[in-house]
Amino acid sequence: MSDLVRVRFAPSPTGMPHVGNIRTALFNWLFARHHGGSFIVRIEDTDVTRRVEGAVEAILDSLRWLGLDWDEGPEVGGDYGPYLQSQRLEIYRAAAERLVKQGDAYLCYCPLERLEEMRREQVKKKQPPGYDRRCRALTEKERAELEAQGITPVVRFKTPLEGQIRFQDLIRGEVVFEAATIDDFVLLKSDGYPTYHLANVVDDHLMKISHVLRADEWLSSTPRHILLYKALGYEPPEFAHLPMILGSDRSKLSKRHGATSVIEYRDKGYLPEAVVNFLALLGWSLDDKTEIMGRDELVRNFSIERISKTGAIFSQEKLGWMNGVYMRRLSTEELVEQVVPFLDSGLPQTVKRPISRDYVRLIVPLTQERMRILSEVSELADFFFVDELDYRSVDLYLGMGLGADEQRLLEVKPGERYTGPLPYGAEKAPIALRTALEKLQALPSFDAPSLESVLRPLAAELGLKTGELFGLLRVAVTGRTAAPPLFQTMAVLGRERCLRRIGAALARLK
RNA sequence: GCCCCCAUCGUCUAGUGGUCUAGGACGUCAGCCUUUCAAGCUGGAAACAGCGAUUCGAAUUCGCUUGGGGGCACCA
Repeated sequence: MSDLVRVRFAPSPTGMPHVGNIRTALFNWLFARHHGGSFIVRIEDTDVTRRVEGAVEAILDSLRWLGLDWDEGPEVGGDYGPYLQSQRLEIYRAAAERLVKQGDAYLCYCPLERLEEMRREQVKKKQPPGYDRRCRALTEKERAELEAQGITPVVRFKTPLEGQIRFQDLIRGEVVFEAATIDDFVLLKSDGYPTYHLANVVDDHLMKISHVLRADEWLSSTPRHILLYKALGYEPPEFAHLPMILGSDRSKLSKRHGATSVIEYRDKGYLPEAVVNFLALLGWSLDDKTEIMGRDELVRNFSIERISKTGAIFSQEKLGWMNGVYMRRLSTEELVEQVVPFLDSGLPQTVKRPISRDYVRLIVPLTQERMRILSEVSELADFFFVDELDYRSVDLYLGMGLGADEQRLLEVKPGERYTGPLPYGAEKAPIALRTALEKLQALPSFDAPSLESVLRPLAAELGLKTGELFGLLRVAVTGRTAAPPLFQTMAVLGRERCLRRIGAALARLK
């Protein structure tokens, strides 16, 4: 079947690309690539009112970012174009006309107000909402009268009044619908644009789409499509309805659940490989243990048979973990490349630009295993760049192991001086800093092993635990109680800056 | 209200009648490592929605119930 596989991703440009849509794109792409088939992108821009400026670009950017290349579609063209539905209106008009001529569709003159009113009534009476088919059997005379009123009609499909519509879904098996539960849906709107149903069926046929992999929310409109294929004399493609991606409350993933656009994930510093891997595992799995898989591995192993039926909650937590895994796998050079733009945008304005790549190259190994996403780098490493450290003086004692209870008692604001009771051994802090200062001044070479060789013995000399001394110095030198390993950090900062900072810490304690 | 879909740890999932006292991963808890934080390692808690039926035997098959989701536009 390999050369027959033609699948498509058909987004509508009504906003930023949703992760659910992109997951659909990914599955289609994986399926196409696995079978050596074609992956086609078609823009379904048939709703003029919902059109959003820049949405098409954002969608294509997302695909490119994730490495989902398309064989036919915008920018690359293809034999079945154009790939923007707004440029194919004549095709849909002709199809609708043909259906009317055949007696499978009819013109409907009902005004919007009537339809709305009718729907309200139906809902009130707990009836299933749907068009009441008033215009289905209009006489020539009635039609002429309505036409004379200058009403632009829509074209509606003449849904069979009885019988069943059944089809085989590749994921769900046989699905059956009663024709009677489907109303006469609109094919062509009064503005001349087709509805999704018409355009989708016509294009999937014309573009020789072999498999339609789309989200579960389309399952209930599939019988309409089957009906249309039949009426138009087309062979329907295979259908596979993908489980949906849900928010934490199990409803359709939306804005209120957090970031829903792939662009946001890119901008927050997720790696495309991680996002692809994570998305692939939302509704698909290889086996009982394999989780980390690159694009090639996914392509090699992907199959519809292993797609699950259940909706999957989008877990921010797990994505974060996975991103960390991919982040730790990068080489220093690769990570430097990725991280520089985030430092550039995330570091305070006072830090002079451009950011030195050579300097970043020294820092990256110290932060690599502490990052989950790229944008965290600025917060994690700002003390490597900033001149003045901003921290609470009490943190110096916290570094020495001041207990949590005592901490709560103190509650010292930034800049304020701590005057409360000192933890055991804390009176040694100024002495420790002063001694360290002297030793470091005299140190011949300011590298990590040398630093360790003088500071570790110093703790014993002062009667402090190593953790207490190192913690104190850590806060003095980085301004925080949690930071990368002390000696390496100091080596990167350099002697001059370390001495200055320890001096500043000393001043705080006086 | 009607139609359709779904149902294994909190989450993503493995499991296609016996190898399941249900496996892995995230998260969580404990311990180890350790100069802090991470990372890493080890271990723990944690699930077959319920009820019937089929069968020697059911997480796996069938039915019902319950629960959840989706759809019901001149939106896609």
